[in-house]
Amino acid sequence: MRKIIVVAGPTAVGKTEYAIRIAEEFNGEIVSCDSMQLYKYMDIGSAKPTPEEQARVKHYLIDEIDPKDDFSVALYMEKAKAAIEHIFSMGKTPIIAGGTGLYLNSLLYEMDFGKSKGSEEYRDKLYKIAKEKGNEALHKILQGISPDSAKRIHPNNVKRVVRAIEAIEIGENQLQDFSNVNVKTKDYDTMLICLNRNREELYDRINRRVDILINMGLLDEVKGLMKMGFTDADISMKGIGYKEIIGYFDGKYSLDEAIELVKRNSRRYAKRQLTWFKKYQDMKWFNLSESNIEDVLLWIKENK
RNA sequence: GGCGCCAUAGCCAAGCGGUAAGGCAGAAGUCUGCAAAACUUUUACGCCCCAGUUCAAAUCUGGGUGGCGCCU
Repeated sequence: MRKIIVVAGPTAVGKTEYAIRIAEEFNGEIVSCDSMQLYKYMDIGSAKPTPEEQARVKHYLIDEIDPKDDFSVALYMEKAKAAIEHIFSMGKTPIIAGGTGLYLNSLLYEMDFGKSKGSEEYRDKLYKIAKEKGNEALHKILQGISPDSAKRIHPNNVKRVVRAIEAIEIGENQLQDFSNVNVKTKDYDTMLICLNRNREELYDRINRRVDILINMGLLDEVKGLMKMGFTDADISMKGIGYKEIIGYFDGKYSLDEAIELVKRNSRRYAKRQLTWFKKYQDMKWFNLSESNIEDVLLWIKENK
């Protein structure tokens, strides 16, 4: 069988509570699929499950890495799969909960990340080309070595263009094979659930939650992280709620502006998440504006 | 009461006689090693209302309405 239950959904929709209820009901343990809750010390801004919530059901892949560490999908896949195996070994059901689409993909599809990690120097060199000669110039290089990738990646998406060139040049000289894009993994039998709400209600919840996070002490948390030596150059600090508050402390904007930005960026993020989740064909959607936990539990029971 | 200024999309705003820039918010989307990232697309049969001048008006003229400022 090896059934795993995935609980996806945009930020602030209510995933944490639903995942816990599902885990409690079906003898499960939760594997977080969230690129920010992975980091230690970033508790408030990433809206981690509280200690009380984590006491109800065991959570994996939370507080896993240091905000200074480099991380990637490939690493996530490794850790998550190990956690899933561990849960299976105890005869329990893994519940994958979170909103990071790419990470989720790494568990649902056969993804071969190859071996190329890339080198800083080479990467910098490529970025320099883009900066000095323009995005188009860099894109032309990619066109030269892989017309196919070049067609798929927009010239302005420098980050991607760089990654594509680097993957080919530094890698096994082997272009990543995209033919397996939609090959679903045979490792598990997955049940996909996406929670959503009416747009207005979702945005309202997001706005309100940001205010709550501020009241919970987000400012102090960010101040503490800055004291620990983390800066906006660290990827972890590019998370929503962190980069804006750092900007406030650096005098880039007023507190009100920073809070507004956190809200706006969270709203946009939620929209991108929904766009991503819409791709999954076999996803079961629940509009929490119209249904509740009982509906979800019942549906799982009937389709298990 | 008098004088002056202003009125363009949800918001900010350019245009000053030739057929509505741009930004923000919003919407849609892309995605195989930084993904809470990066990137793409999109938003006014109409410029407060009425009349006039003109081949042509958001742009000029007159009148209204609304707002702002100053003066008595």
